[in-house]
Amino acid sequence: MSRKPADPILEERAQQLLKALVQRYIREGQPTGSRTLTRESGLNLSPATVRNIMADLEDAGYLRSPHTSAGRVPTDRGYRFFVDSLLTVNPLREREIEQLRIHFDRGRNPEVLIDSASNLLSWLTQLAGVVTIPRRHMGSVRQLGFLPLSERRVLAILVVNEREVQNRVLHTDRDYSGTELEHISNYLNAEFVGKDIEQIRAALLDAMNNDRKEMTELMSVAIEVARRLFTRPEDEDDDYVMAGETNLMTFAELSNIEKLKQLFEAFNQKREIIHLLDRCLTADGVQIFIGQESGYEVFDGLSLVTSRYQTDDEVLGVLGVIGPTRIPYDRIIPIVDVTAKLLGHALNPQH
Amino acid sequence: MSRKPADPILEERAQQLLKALVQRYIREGQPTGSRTLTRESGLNLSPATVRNIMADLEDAGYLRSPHTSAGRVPTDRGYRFFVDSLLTVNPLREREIEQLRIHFDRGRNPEVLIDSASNLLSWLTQLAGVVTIPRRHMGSVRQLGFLPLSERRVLAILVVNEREVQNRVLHTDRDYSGTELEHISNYLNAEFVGKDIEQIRAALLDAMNNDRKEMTELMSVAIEVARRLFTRPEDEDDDYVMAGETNLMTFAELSNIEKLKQLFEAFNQKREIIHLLDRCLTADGVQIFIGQESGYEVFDGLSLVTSRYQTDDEVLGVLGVIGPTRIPYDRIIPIVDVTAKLLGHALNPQH
DNA sequence: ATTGGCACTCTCTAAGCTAGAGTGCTAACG
DNA sequence: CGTTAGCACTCTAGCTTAGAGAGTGCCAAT
Repeated sequence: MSRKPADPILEERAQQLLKALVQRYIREGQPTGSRTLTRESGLNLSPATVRNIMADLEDAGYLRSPHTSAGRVPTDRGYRFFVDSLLTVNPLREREIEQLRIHFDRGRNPEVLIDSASNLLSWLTQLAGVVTIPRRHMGSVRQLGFLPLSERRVLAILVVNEREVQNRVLHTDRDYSGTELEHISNYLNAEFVGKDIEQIRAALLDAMNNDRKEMTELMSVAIEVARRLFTRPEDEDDDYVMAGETNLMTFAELSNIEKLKQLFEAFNQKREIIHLLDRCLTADGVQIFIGQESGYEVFDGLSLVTSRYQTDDEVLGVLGVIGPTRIPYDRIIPIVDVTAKLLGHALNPQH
Repeated sequence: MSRKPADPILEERAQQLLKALVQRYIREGQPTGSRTLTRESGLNLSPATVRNIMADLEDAGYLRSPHTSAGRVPTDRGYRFFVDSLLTVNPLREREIEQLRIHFDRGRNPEVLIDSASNLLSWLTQLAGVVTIPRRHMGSVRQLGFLPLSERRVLAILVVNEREVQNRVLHTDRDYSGTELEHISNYLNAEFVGKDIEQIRAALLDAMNNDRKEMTELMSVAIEVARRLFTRPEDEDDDYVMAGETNLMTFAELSNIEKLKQLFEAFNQKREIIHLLDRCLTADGVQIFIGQESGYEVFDGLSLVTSRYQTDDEVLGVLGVIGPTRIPYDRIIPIVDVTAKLLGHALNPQH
């Protein structure tokens, strides 16, 4: 077996050492030297040999030394390899899952459930928990209603899935009387109640492209109103709920106040975080961003462990946990996984 | 003029020195010694004399020395005296107020205005801005509506003051059909639209105490529903909007991470902050809490400058600024004052 | 009452030193 | 030829020392 220093495929021994080092660093938070690692790894090697291998791992970018005589710590790449190839997660026991399930009473409305999930994540992990607020594409419309507010402003009320109520103020091009609105609402209710939002969008598109000859005045007005109601306004950005941000303050990695400030400003700004979370929507299962992998500078030294949550029919959003790169992934991953499943299940529309 | 060391009434000279010291400390953030103060105060005294007076001020609790040879800094009490008796505020010029007014377009809805106010406060002062969300006692009801959601759950919609829409899910003791709800809503609309919430509450109380003989079944059901709609649910706590918390991170006073964490947790918890802000509802004009005066430990080293904001008819809430005790009160006070007035004005119901 | 003088106290900074930890290299070993 | 012991070297963290600077409190003189 010839050794190839720059080869991405690591020797068995090197992997074992990397694993031991990452595990120890996650536990202790301090650089590890060759002597300690020899003891820790279980391998029957001398410190000198371990030193050679560690030097190789450093060359390959998996480790680095804070300074000459401080032992070594994992790089982002080191964590990545650890997470991808060396990590064994213990799934939660049924009993523990049962404990969590208590917090997701299907009767509650979505906002409360999402809050719960976020708090739960932060509480279980002692890190920052984050849950995106779902923007539904599906969901069955139960009722539509309109109330005139003042000249040219109409309040539209949309009830989806029994528990979700959406208000939107529509600015109209002309006044609509109460009876007129009632007609419109009757028409739209007759047409759309019981259908999915997605279906409705399609139907609307269809109606608008169709020959308008066969429409009554009422219909075409109603369809125009509905179109505006079902178009997500551009300024309404996605949003998320976060809990336990302050947990991050205790980590030595963030003792730098300036860095901490930037992070919290990013949390408030929401833009970058949303964008990052959105990227997790595409893939199933637990996803992990380590350090600068995400491309955002504020995430230097931080990891994000996420999972989508979804009903039987539809992907709703993303939830996860933000903490320093030095977190016990084996414990965090199943927590995020299970929380996502429980939340998704609790948000399933009821029969 | 005999000197009485423990007398709360300070000599003219002592006051002048205290003023100079506080001003300098607010500007520089560093303890001031007798020599510097002699120069700064404009008084024609020797450092030795100033030292004597400073010792008196320390005995009286207005100043303290961080350590033997570090000069002196104001205590909370020192700030208090400064703010109450020594401070001269320069009201904003009309031009500056005009600049601020731009941010309070009366057309916008309350949430947006409150957000603006909070951001504006934080931006102008480079501190944390906070605005409580008004819970109206008054406000004219424009429309009531009901939608059945599922068995025993009814969505009530209440439109107040053109722009404010409140949803509430009422859990009822039995099912109500759509027509039944329509009747109830018709009755309540006829009865209440155009009236103040306060008036309605009174009317409801009256109706319930009255002899029920003369009521139809419909009326008494409607009144019961209305009662529940107009009773603020207990779990719905007061709330506030905060902006620029992260500004506080830059202050040396909060370089202690543990303290910072506690503060941010208090912000998230909201309970203590709300309670403190509520206390400001009682008095008119700008109010100031300095350091531990508020009674909350997290406010050690911090000041709160607040003012109520109100429409012509009604006190709506409180807004203000949180920062270290060492803030330029002369600048902050008029900013808070004017912002409160502008916000109150913008929230006035439109004829 | 005010002031100059003075001894004293305390902090802050820099410099120097040591112990400890860990490395990389080399030469010897099996 | 991979592995290992030995060793010189490097770097940090913590401790001590020393001096400068700032400011005080007190006392005696004005």
